[in-house]
Amino acid sequence: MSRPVPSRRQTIADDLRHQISTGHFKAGDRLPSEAQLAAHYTVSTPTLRSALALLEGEGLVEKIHGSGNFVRHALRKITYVGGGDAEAIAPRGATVRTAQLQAHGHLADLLDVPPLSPLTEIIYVTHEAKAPHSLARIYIPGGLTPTDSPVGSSVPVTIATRFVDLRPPLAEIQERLSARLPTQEEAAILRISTSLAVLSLTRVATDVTGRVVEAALLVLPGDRADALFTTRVMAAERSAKK
Amino acid sequence: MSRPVPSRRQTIADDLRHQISTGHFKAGDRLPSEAQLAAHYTVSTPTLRSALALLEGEGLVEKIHGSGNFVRHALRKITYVGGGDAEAIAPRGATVRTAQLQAHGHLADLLDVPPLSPLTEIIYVTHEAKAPHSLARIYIPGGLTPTDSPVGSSVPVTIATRFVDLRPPLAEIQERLSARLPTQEEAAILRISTSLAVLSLTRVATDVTGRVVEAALLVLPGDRADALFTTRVMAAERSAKK
DNA sequence: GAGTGGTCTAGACCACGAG
DNA sequence: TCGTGGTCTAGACCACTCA
Repeated sequence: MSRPVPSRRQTIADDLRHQISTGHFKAGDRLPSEAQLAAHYTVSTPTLRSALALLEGEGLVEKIHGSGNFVRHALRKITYVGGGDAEAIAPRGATVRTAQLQAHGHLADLLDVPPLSPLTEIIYVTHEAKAPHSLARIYIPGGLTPTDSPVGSSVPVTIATRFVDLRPPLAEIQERLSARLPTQEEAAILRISTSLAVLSLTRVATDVTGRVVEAALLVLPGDRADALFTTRVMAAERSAKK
Repeated sequence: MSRPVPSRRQTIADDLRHQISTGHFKAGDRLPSEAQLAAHYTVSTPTLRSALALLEGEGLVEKIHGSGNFVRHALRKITYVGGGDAEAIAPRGATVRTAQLQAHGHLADLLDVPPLSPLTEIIYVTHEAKAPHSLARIYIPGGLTPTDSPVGSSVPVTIATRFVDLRPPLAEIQERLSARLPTQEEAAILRISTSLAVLSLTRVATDVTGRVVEAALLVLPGDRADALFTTRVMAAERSAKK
């Protein structure tokens, strides 16, 4: 029940947060240099930097080495809609990279294929207003990729629409979510701090024959994305439960 | 494309991580004091502490002020199953606290009731092997709480079972997930670092009349919990989509 | 090259926990 | 009380960006 002692770090972070929220510092603005801020608050640079680290972890500030600390643009929340209706995550702009590779341990498990099986990797980085918004790595077992697939297309389809006319019909989509900090690589791609939590989503789609049609690894910045799942409870289901 | 320069912090964190994973330091063990570790790696204490902070953020180490740094117990992954089948989160041990309060801004919105409406708050903290595992805050609109409800019961029911025999049948469950860092309060309750990401889940259950029956705010430590959603695609649904 | 952030040092002093 | 972690200082030196 201890009242947390307000540390200088917290006090400074609170003040800066307030100045950002009141528009004293606007989105895109560069903050004063760390040395100036440290002088202003009469603290040492490490202390001031630790205050900035808090704001970074909240997604309010982006540090750019050699340039300064910038107020991040207001975050329009993106909602990932689960259950196959992934239209909501449709990219306004996206960079794509595709590659052919062989399944290794973890991927082979996910796709339920033997190790070293060929598969296609598609990497999407969706953008919104110049800022990266989500990172998706999609894996499709070799032999399943139709030649008229969006691979290489300049206007990638939304993630789920590919399934609409799937030959063996799609039967099940499993989505597993967890929260974690990004890897250094993910943080770099999404241009977020390594201390900003991300929503990690692993989606596995299976057709009626039980074969895995696609595995997707999505990484969404926690400050500007969430995931929504809606379950309609049928009367039949309800009584069926013991 | 810069190869990240291995900092001392990273190097030390990697080494300690390795020593933990190889069992050199076992679960529950106390690590040498920070001063000793700093001497061993010939770095200053702040540097060593920043290395420990990385391990904290991964859930490998728990700091206890005045006592030392301890290796956290191996994490059995808990899977929260979405869609109303929340049995998987059934507590082995749970502390419960209930209160009557009035809906304020955010809660009133969630529950779709007027501000200041009475409601019941139930707080669960599930445990597993002495370690807190999840934090759930459940809100039920006043007038809906049956007197034979589990409030005050010493063996709380699992979160979803209450709905099985609901008078106006349950119609829909909406679950919204996001990733973030815990508040100081949440970190204290769950005994995790404030730099360990948590999965934040907001669940709203609605009955067939459109009335909100329950709103639940769950907080799950990212290192030992994930959420799973399974969607079965019906043939009818598939063709219905344009 | 000037200015910025990134990392690290070698301490000091305070707060907490257990005996 | 003593050993532990928590916070902070006042620098140093390096790496990056941009004019």
